[in-house]
Amino acid sequence: MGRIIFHIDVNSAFLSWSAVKMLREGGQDLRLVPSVVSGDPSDRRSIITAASLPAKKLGIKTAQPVSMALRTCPSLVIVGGDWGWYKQCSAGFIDICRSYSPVLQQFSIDECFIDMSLRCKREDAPAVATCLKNQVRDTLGFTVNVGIGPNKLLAKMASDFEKPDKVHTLWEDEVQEKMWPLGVRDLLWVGKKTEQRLTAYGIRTIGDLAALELGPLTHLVGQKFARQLHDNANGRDDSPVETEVPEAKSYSAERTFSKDYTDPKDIDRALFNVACIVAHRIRRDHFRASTVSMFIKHSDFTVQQKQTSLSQPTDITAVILNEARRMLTEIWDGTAPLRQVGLGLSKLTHESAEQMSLFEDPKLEYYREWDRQYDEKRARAENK
DNA sequence: TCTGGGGTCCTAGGACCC
DNA sequence: TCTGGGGTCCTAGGACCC
Repeated sequence: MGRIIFHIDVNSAFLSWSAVKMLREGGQDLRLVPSVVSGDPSDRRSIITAASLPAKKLGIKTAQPVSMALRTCPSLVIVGGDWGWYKQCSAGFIDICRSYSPVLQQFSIDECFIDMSLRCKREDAPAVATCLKNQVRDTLGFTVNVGIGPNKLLAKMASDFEKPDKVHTLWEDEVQEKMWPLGVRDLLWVGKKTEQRLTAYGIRTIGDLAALELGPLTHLVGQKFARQLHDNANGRDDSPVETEVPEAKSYSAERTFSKDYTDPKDIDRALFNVACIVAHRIRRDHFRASTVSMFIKHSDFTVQQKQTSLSQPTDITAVILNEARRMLTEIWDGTAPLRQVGLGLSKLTHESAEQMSLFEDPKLEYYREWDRQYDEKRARAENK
């Protein structure tokens, strides 16, 4: 029995959601003018998170620097992101999707898969999908694309066809006509590097990839990835719609400076800030980490990383910061200009699974108290 | 034009154990 | 004295996603 999978994708999610909010507050509809959402509109180094269709028509793309987009369109409307609102919009969207099928996998804040195999017949699927898409639009005020296919891969590829506010199918017998002519970059998991490798070998379309023998492909991208690409290019994917929300495996925070820093005092201040942020987050989620990773990005975008394993899992800012500072001296000469610093925590355990140490460093209690006060302050600020 | 922030997974080499 | 093969863990780096 073939499956019926829907992939539902919010069109220009952050931009649409900001537009809905602005409309409600009596403002203009951002979707009708060249407009973008960016992290921090005042920061020259921020990039575009989402763009309206009129902006896209001018050649403005997601992930482009704001400064570049402004040169393309000086009258571009730029708004900052609003995470709290986006989460509300996302929850409303997911709720509607779930009402069509409880077998739902949230893929990101603005995308999900639902397994409709037990809910409709193949020939009814487009009508059901149209109903879902209209319900989201009419109750929440933003549009989605729905892709329908026999598996997650094809459903996702289908939702990426013509936008916005559209339903598309991509069944096995449509793969040759609808997917094979597409450039290889359009295939899920084929990024810039893989595209370069494939085109250097003369593989330009997904059809080229599908026709390729596994042997030469293994040579290009490695065995595991070759198997997956080959299957996907042929429309094969048997991964299930996972309803369980996987537990986090790592937390990280990073900070890009408004201009490259060389002063160790500036770097250390930034490191302190990211340590506070990331440690706060694992405490909030009741984890402790056994591995601390430190990364720096140089002016030329090269990245250096160093990680260390702790003898005891921790959630204490001071302990994490201390490790980070030590690792920084090992990878940074103290003079090279840096673009970014970041900190990661992994090898997580639940704080309840913690082994109590009888002979704990008395300083740790002081550090914990400091963290408690920090967490309280943050909670107060967030509830305002 | 000059490139954010937050994640996941894979690979490859070295250490260490049996 | 010199040698195998496999398994696991750790670290650094790189690719991809949204």
